[in-house]
Amino acid sequence: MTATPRQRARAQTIEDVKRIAREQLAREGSAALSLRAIARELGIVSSAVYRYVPSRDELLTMLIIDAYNSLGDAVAAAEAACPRADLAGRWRAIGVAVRTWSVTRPSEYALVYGSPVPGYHAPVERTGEPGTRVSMLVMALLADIQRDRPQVAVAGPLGGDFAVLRDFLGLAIGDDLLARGFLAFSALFGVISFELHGQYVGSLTDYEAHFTHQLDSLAVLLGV
Amino acid sequence: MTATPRQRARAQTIEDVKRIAREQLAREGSAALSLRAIARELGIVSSAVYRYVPSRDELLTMLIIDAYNSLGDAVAAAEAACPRADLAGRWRAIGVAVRTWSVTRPSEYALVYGSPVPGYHAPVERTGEPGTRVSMLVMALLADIQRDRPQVAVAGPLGGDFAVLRDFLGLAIGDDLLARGFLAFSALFGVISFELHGQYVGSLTDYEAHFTHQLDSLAVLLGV
DNA sequence: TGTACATCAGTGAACGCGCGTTCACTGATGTAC
DNA sequence: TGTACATCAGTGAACGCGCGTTCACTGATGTAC
Repeated sequence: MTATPRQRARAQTIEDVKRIAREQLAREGSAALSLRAIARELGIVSSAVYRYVPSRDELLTMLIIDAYNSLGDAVAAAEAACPRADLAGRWRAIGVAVRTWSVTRPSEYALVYGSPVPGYHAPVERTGEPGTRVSMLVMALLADIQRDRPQVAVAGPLGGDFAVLRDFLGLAIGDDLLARGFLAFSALFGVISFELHGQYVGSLTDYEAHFTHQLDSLAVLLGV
Repeated sequence: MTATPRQRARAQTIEDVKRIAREQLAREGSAALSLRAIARELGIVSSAVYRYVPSRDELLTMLIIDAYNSLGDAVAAAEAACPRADLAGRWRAIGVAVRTWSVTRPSEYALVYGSPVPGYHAPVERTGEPGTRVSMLVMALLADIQRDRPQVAVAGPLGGDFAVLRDFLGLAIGDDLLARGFLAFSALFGVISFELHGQYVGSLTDYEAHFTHQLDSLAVLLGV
């Protein structure tokens, strides 16, 4: 556990590389992420970056995993602070935490929920699990909402998808509530994406008030 | 109206430039849009592209306006085919048309509803109007839904935003219905974005069935 | 109908820039005896 | 405690690539008299 000075310096530099990369992302977008620019800002020669990061693609993967985990940590902490029985409070805590994180770090939001980075394919075996942390919290909430309520089935291929998913998750959530959960989850990110991409410019001014209102509408949709 | 051969050839080449640009967008994403690559594919020298397009940014602006208009045309046609009195049908027609257009042309969807293109700022005075065509159709629908129903106010800053918007549009839509409309509209695009960005991979297989189901849920939210 | 001129498409070279990645190397820091 | 060796950070040059944009130009197509 106790690292040598060299190991500590090395870990610090890797953090610096990622921090500068994040700043670059914020300024220019993910397509413009450049190892040479990072080296320049770090004050080292461009080839030296390869001591710390194997390649540009690998750096992107690291940043994506970090972003998912950062969001996951923030949301999990907010949700965990609510009494388990306060279902509406838990939904609101999740929503507010997602939005707060997103407007604070819009470039990282774009990295994971925006258009894919051209020429880059995320390795699902490494980004998959961190990428589902928020939805897992929602799923657990749905299971708590479902408890003591009758499950309502949905016919057709959607019901089939939901049956498989229910098996996989091992959570008792009826089709109808699952569908409502998917809609609430998608709408949550839809509202945030529109806010971040300027789609509300000219019609709304108080984005937070709007978001809170819609979050409550979605709570009604979920029956809490 | 009758163009000279030269004018026709010129118009044709401009269309070719935009077509190749769209193909490039589909392959590589907007950040990789390259005038040199377009020239290569057209079989002309790189500087000759400047006969047809003043700059890379200008080409992007043209593509964005085209995309908004293409989507607007598709949605307007689908909506116009419904009887005016069939409010639910009009909502479904709008939703289905948006999704069909989006999954058919995902790169153009990304161009207008995805993360902003790095280093490019769309000139709002030219992209603004085409960019609101779909939401204008929804607003007109909301006004028809509102007719003969009591308007419900929303307190706070959101109500203030809505009052201004109502004045601007000149449409009688109550706060509550406006809020529901914003949520339905945002959710519509949220679901499509999640589908296009692979956020449903591993949980859903039949995206169309899912979309249709959620579109109906949103119709209920709108009260039709 | 024929000629002189203007318009325009496309050429080819160049400017100045940036990028990811490799490779042999120097010199400092750590480790084992 | 001192020495020999291994490890590692960082250098500097190079490869091969791509980009947007400008500019003086050639030659074909159109137009006016």
